[in-house]
Amino acid sequence: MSSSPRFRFAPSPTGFFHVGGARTALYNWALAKRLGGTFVLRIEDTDEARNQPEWTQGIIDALSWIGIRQDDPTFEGPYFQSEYAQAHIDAANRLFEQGQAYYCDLTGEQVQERAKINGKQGYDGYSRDRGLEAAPGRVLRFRVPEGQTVVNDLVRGRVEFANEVIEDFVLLRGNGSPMFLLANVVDDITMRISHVVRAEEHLPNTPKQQMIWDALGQQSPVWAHVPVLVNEQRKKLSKRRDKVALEQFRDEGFLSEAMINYLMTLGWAPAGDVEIVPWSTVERDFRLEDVNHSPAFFDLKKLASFNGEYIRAMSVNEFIQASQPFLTGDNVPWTPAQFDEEKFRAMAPLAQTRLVVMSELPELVDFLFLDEPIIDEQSWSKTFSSADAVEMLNDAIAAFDTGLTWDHDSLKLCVEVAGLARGLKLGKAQAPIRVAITGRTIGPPLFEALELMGHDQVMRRLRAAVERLAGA
RNA sequence: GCCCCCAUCGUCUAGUGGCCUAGGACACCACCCUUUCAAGGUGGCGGCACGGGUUCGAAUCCCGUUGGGGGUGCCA
Repeated sequence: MSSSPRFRFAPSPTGFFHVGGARTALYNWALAKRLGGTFVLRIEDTDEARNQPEWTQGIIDALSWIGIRQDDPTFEGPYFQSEYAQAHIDAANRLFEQGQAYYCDLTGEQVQERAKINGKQGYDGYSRDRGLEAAPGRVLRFRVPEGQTVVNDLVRGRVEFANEVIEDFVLLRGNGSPMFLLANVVDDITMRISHVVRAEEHLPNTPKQQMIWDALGQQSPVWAHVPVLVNEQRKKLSKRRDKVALEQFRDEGFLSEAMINYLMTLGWAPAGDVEIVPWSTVERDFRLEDVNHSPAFFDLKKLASFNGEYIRAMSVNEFIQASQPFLTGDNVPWTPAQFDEEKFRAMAPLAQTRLVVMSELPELVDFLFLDEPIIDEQSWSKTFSSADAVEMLNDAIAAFDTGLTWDHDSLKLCVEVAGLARGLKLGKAQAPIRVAITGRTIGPPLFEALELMGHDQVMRRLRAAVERLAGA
């Protein structure tokens, strides 16, 4: 009886992995790990019209990205709901034979009409005692008993539902296929699930499912309904309006550790005053009893902040490693031949503190690899609107060509002196050089970049800028 | 409409009757540092929805109000 707990995550494959689903999965995973239990993945693929086989791989990949790995002994599955259809139907037949379910030949429209006449919402139990047998077009409905159903929920406590407000819900469709409510319970029984941890939107389903567990002679599992994630309008996160695809966050350069950590702090907080904590802490301390009861806003800004923290927390080598996927491909303005690994490694620590997401990396370092910098017109016109700025370029060309030691300190001193001669502080004096070299007003530290690029390339760019100015 | 859930700074939260003059984080603002931008440092802004109880004492317990959310399918 007191065997190890079995949790489950039961997504339906609908195209991409929702961040809300990710959090639910993480909650289940943390618990399964800490309690020495099992995390069962069940793909609820019964809505055939909407399902695609490749989505399943997407779910497995997404789970793996957030640390829920198939090769971990805690992981079990995936199971496919569609393969258990017979068990669902057997269970339905059993309920029918036990008198706990009955067939009804009313169409959806007819049900609505009757509801209108009755002045009451929902199905009115019309066929309860008509003794109908199974036939095409007839749905099987659960016979909701009198009384009340009490759901004991680990996060919400005791929740009571009066059975009279629960209609005799459908178990089997007119075509004989099982509905979610039934299939879900039967699978949980089959897979010996002991803990159902899912989003709050399922709470109203729970009394119905608990009645099915009871009717099937099973002891219902431990329920836990965690609050939903909402957008700034405080509505449930929706695929249509909101950015919710885990894959998209991954591709934009959010670190999985940051995402995992952030997701865990939505509705729960680690002990003490720090919220950036390693997974080991989460696994050790996470408890459903401590989960908040209110919906949580999925705040992109805070996620970004977590991501920045995680990026900066990496060693330089780890950062270089993590950079690799963002240094090649279509999103990068340079060709593979132009890329210079050595220069990148030298620039990496300077780039590291300047990133919120990894995908911002190319624009920070592209000038190092391209023949010509990508000129941002606004930066250019703003910077070179003053005569001083133009002259600074000539000053720099002259000064850099005097055979000075080509390191960042000397270069800095050199520009400082030239600026002083024009009454410009270093901040002002370096601006035109920066734009001429990098094409932008903002970027990594300039003199370090100049040192890296070397005398010849720097001179070329400065002269090109002067020419461009003359032409304009 | 009906059912259910919820209610601490703008946001995420700590807080389980006295430690609360309510703590932290994000965001925002100011200052410092500074080679632009970041990062970092220091400081600031800002909250217990409201009304009744219970209690010597309430953010914490009870009731109501208001406000949010979820559900109400032959979707999952």
